[in-house]
Amino acid sequence: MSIIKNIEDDITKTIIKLGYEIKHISLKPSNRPELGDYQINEAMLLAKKYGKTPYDIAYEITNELSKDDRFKNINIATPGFINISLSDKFIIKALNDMSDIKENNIDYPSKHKILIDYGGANVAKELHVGHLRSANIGEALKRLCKLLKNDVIADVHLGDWGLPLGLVIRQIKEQQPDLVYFDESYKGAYPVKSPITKEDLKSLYPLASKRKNEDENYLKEAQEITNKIQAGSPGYRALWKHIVETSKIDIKKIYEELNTSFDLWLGESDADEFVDEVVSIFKNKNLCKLDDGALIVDVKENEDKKEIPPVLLVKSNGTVGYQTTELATLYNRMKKYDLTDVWYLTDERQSLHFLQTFRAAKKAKIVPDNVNLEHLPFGTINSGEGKPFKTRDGNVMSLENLIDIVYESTLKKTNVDIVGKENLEKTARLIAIDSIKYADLLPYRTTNYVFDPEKFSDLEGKTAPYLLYSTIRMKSLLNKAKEQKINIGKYSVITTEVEKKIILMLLQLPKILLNAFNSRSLNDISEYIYNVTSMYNMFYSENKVLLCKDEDVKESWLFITNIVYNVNMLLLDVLGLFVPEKM
RNA sequence: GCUCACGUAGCUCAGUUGGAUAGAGCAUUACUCUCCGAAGGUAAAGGUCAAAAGUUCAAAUCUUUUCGUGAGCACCA
Repeated sequence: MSIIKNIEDDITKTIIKLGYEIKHISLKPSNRPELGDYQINEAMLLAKKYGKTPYDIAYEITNELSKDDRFKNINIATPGFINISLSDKFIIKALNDMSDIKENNIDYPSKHKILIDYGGANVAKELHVGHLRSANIGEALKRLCKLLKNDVIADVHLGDWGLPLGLVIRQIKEQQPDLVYFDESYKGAYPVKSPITKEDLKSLYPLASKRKNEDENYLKEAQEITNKIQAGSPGYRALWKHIVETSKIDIKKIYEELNTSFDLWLGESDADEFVDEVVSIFKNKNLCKLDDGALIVDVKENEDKKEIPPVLLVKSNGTVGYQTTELATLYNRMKKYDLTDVWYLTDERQSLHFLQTFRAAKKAKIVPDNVNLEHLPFGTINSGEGKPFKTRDGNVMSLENLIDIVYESTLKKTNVDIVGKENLEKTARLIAIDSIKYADLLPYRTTNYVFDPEKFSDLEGKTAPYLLYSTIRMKSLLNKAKEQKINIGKYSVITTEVEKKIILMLLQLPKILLNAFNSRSLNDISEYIYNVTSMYNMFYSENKVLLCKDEDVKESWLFITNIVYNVNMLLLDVLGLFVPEKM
């Protein structure tokens, strides 16, 4: 158990002993630091229930707490705020205990087995800035879950089965109508080599997307092609496979660059084999009906305030759409893995879709009632005018493009004398990616934020370069100490106020992590690393560690540096940021 | 039209299980390398928390109304 939780538990017990019913008190860092390290607000909540004044209850509590030598400077402020500080002796012990972060400074939630569905790349389209959030948040959540000792499976769930593929192939047909894939009478084997390159793919979808809006027939043909792919028409299927494979290579490369990895590289197409089974489950349980030629599942509930449209299980032309694919995917997942949770990261525009499919899945018992299906929507990345970047207008900045822009400004700033000529570009690239990722993780998950390449290129202030630079500097300091054979055995003395502030902040770590886990948002962690780092930087600039004459103080300073360094490394890894050796 | 989300400093965002004097970064203006890495540090200035009413010891946070912005509303995904 963490140090902070241990104290809270003890205080809670003390209050219960006094005869008050209370679940768990929370030590909140005081927003009036001159009055104490922490504030306890529970006295005011208890007052009404027990018909006493808040002050009287606070008095009783403080009276007990003052017997505990871990605390000092206990006082009450009207109407019943309890202010409390930790004794120096305790703080010193706490920091020493933090050497074992995972044992003494992290609290673990009950164990889950979670499948996280993120990434959301579509093989027909180039990855664009809108794909950033899913990858970044999903990847960081995965890492956080692992740190908190959960089992996690990450699935990229590629979009490889819908109309976009049909559109791309329709466009190929336009440009290369003589390809053997389009010859329905052809019986031989299809070429092994793909007729399309990844460069072709970049232009195909935007062109097709434009055409589809102008030409109704074109769209119709694309839909027919989509149906043929799904029905298994050999030529289209072969071409489809080429596209998927070509695109996958490219997508994998970008995800790798983004430090994002998946356990499963399944796509919507992999659910196809379960579609019939799923449809018959609904049929057998009498959960669907024909409507306008389509097979639909009614998922309305009495408490609904709004009209919830039915799930479209089979379209009137006999094919299935993404809701059915989603259900089939879920069906397979539940069969294969013993999951407690399935989390979906998509932007908030899809929330109705997930509400519908989750209801349908539970209704048909494809998913047991006790399994937690969660849609974790994230805000859209907007342009300055407040409009989301559309994926279909073909006119969006690609992810590669964005990385390049940020890379250019990072490269200018990277000092060749420090990183060495051979590492210059590689380091700048890492920092650029980190900058983008950190800027993306900083706002709350559901916040729509304004996309501005300039913002991602900022290298000062609350940015990844700041965190990386500071962390690397800590490492450098620790290395110098090692070279001088200085032992950093223990923390024995608090010499400055900043140190105390840093330690109090470090004590908050378990709360930050649990909070992030519960809210499924990384902004708390992102903010926390910045706060710890900037507090440490203040310490760093005020105290010349290695020049300190007092050996105990020097050792203590190195000790605190080491802990902050370790915490930073741990959290930067959770966020999925690379830390270069030098920068 | 119906439903949902949002509106906090010039800009971009935190803070929303109700707590004391609403925070940060950028931009602006000063200062700070004879000393462990200045991509660093210090400070100033910047606010009727969209508006109004209500709930209570206490409201940016909860409720209602108004205004503004965005999103969703089955055969696209």
